[in-house]
Amino acid sequence: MRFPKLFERLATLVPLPPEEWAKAEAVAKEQSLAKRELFMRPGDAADRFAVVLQGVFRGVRVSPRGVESIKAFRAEGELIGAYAEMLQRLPSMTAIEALEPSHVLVFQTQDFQKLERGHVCWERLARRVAEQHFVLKERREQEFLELSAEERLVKFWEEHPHLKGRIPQRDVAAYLGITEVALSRIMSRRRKRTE
Amino acid sequence: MRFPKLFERLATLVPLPPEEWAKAEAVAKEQSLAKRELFMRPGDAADRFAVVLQGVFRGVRVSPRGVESIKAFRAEGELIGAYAEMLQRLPSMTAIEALEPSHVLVFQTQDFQKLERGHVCWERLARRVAEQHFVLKERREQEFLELSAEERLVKFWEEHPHLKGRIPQRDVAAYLGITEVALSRIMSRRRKRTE
DNA sequence: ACCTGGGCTTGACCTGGGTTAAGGCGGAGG
DNA sequence: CCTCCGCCTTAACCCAGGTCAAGCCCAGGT
Repeated sequence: MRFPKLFERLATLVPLPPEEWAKAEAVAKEQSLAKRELFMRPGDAADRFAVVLQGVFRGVRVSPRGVESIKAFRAEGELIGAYAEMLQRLPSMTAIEALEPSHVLVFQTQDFQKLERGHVCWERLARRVAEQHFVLKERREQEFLELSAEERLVKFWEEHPHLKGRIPQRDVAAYLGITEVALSRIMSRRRKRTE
Repeated sequence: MRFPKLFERLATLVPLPPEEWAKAEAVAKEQSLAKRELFMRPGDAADRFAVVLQGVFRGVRVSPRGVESIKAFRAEGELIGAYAEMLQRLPSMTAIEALEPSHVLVFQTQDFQKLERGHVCWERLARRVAEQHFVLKERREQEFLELSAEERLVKFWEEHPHLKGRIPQRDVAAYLGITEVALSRIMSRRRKRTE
């Protein structure tokens, strides 16, 4: 077993026999990415995903008008991939970019489907993953509906303290749905208020 | 089989043996709701959900400050329930209210879990449901990130033409994340522009 | 026919964030 | 050492949307 920690983490979600995990490790490939390197680019087939072993990624979507917005940051132990597009069998509309030199464990969805056919535990895991992603997205929706940009900022750092210092400010802005200028103003406002 | 249409719809998502569906129908209860009646209120245990047979519902969340925002509208064939809270085993934080005299088919999550233990098809269905909900929420997130209120409005009516005339305008505003005043202004702006 | 209330509109005023453009600052490379 | 670049900040101006308040329209009830 090459990744016992990862196995443990997944086994807390769903009963996962070690021999099934061994099969998964057999089809997974490790990949290293330099800072700024893309794990996936828009237009790519959404036919693979990965677990982050080391590093931070951002999922970026560029709107027709050319505005970058950020769907999510992903760090150690989290999944990267164009999940929504994969489910809809569409080509990826997002770029997934390493913000640091990173290291990931890649799965082809095809291989994963083979695992699913072999044992229900994989389907159960996939369900758990879908449910967790849903809960996160709904939380974010709620934030857009009832919080101001400043409140969203505060909440962001409360919920992602491990990203402190690892992501540029402009990306935080693009995650919050505002410009870097607005974010800078919000921060100076807060500095003044509490100085 | 009391609800053959519903069975057909679900069977397109996942292979669903008719005898399993019969078991589901056996535990389901029909319920009628008057206009404005609540299917679920904040604080209720999130231990049941329903399929809408007739009518329209809104999922409302009231923020600590007392601002109502609307998470979703649900019409015929769709599910109602405090899904995120159910997954997290939390009490419901949303009210689900009938906007018309409505008719639903109610399941207790407990009963549904029993079905799941009896046949994998129910787990597969639950996975599909989670995935679809995720895709919808992600789409909405994207809209908040890259569209103006006016563009969100246009998109809303494109995607929900069947709700035309069935939901009050203030609720559309609360869904878009703006006030009814702002929505009214947007509409008059559009009227002028295209008159 | 008259009230009444709910839902929508409109106006006046304010604020937050977008846009554009001009610095500031620190680190990497010459 | 200086320069360049990437990243952040600040300022000036504009506009969308929030807030508060008044008014309109119309359906239902008496």
